[in-house]
Amino acid sequence: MFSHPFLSLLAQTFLSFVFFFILNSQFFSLLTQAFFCFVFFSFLFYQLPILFVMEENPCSETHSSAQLRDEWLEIQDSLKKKLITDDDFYWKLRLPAKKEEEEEILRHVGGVDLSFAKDDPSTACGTLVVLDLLNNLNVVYEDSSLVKLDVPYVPGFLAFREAPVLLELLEKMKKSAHPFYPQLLMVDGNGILHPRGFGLACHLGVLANLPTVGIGKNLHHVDGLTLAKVRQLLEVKENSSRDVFTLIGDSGRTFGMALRSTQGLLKPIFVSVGHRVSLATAIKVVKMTCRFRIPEPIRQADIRSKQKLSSLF
DNA sequence: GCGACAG
DNA sequence: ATCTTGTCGC
Repeated sequence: MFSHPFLSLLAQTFLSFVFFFILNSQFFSLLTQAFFCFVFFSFLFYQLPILFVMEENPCSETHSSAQLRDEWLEIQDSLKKKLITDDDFYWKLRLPAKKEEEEEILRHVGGVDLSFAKDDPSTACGTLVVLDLLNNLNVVYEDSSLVKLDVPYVPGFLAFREAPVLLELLEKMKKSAHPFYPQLLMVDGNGILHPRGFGLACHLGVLANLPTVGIGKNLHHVDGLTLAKVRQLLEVKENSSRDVFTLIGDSGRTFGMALRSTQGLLKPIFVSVGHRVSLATAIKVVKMTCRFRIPEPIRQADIRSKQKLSSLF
């Protein structure tokens, strides 16, 4: 009835005053007194056990967080049914040969990122940028939103912390029918390179119904994939002078690719499929947008969200 | 039992 | 994610 235990306690105190006032009054019949008696005691017996559980039972905290985890698992499971890991978009990935072809070419690539305040980890700035692939990767759209996050970061459940803010930024842009609404979105977090094959990039892609690519700056250890194995592969592949290699788990599943975005760079980035994009396409787009180690859409979103946050102190 | 665990 | 110094090189 009352969400906060202190509020319900106040309400009960107030009700007991009313209760005794009514009992001592001459103006109410016995039936009316009995009715208020019933209301008061039913309220008391309904609220007391709740108070007890919330304030004195130390297990309620762990129980609720375990419950939350189960809910999150179910949500990931149901959203995963809508996941598409093949190319599913109208645009083409090349330069327009004719003027009338321009509408069919991938041009507007979005990037999203969150930054956090140094002192208060619950204060964050989410930023969406859109870059023009056909015009020197210029930033043609930028929007940020400052938020208080109440959801903690739990490994494997990053989307529940970050996706709501980013979705809001996307929907705001879509509602205004902005001509630069991204045709593809790059996300600072993994796609199917995830314990259950459904990382932030997939989550965001399904909810926004947008082609997405997941970019990890660090390797999430999944299905036996470790940095040591990756480094081993890196050395082997170095001989064949390749800049990408496939990440295959112990089960034989392909999770994505490690990519040396800059020639000779030791630390790779980890590219995985988000939604409605194949791995081959994802790698092509990422390579097109890599000036430095981090692809420009994400790098710009990162830089600008940090600026927004520091300008606020 | 301990360590590992995107941002 | 966040803190932190100088240092090397274009």
